[in-house]
Amino acid sequence: MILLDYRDRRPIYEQMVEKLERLIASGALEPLTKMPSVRSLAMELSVNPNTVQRAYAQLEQDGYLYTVSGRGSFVTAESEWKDSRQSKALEQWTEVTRQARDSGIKKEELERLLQDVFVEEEAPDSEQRRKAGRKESEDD
Amino acid sequence: MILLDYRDRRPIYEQMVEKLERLIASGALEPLTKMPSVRSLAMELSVNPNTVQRAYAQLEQDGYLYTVSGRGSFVTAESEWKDSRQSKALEQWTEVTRQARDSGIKKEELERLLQDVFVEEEAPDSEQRRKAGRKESEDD
DNA sequence: TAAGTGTATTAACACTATTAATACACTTAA
DNA sequence: TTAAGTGTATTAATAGTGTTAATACACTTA
Repeated sequence: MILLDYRDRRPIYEQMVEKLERLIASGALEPLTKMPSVRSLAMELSVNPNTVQRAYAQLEQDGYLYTVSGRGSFVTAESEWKDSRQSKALEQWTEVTRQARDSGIKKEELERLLQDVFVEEEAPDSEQRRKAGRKESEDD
Repeated sequence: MILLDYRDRRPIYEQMVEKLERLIASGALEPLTKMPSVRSLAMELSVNPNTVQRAYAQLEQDGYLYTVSGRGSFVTAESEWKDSRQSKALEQWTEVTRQARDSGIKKEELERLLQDVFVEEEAPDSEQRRKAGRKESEDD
């Protein structure tokens, strides 16, 4: 399902969250899909079940999974996590924008830069990848 | 010159950087002002000289101070640090804006929010404080 | 040359994060 | 009912990192 990079200095559970999050956000793992059990994925990756559990807990926290005790963990529908993802993004954006303002950057400069960032969007974004059913950078 | 808050969980040197940075950015410490020596400030605050040294090194890294070995550390002119501060702010802003875009937030929403943030600016900002020679939230 | 300055190196220490070991609780199906 | 599969909670071992301290060095000036 995923591959761990042992040269990556980040903790295992964090790698797992990132990779699984991408799989879900990209649509590679469709809603209602049953995730591997913590033990089976732990076995597959040769890590402790608690490590998988921690990754799953984080993903659940972020709304990407839901869990039924005794049954397993499942992928949630996009509508479940899209809102909270955007809320967090907005909050962070506002804070950073205030910092930029306080450093003396002019509003007009940010307005110009904003246009540029949204022109980049011509490149395939997660939404387009999802609809096309494609995926990228997800190993194995 | 500054006061440490021992209830603050952050490391001492980090508190010092923050407080001194404000003093400098607000203009309370004018350019060319000689900073206290690492030993004297360490004595005054009852911390190790290396802790002060670390704070000074950070401030120098960020362009707020410059040092002449054997002579002391001095406050730099605003022009010295303003650019790098804005560069960092812009870089961070661009990254966060991309994240917001990728989460599906529309350009128009960010444009609206941008106006709001710059309306807040009616409150006194560091630039205005500096010109008025006032200060705030700097203890002792 | 002495006193004051910043700097480099090393180590002690504490703290936190990460992972593991283990036992518990729930669900399902035989 | 029970066994096997599931997630969960608790505790601990461990490693790693960050922070601070001790100390010696190097430079500047009077």
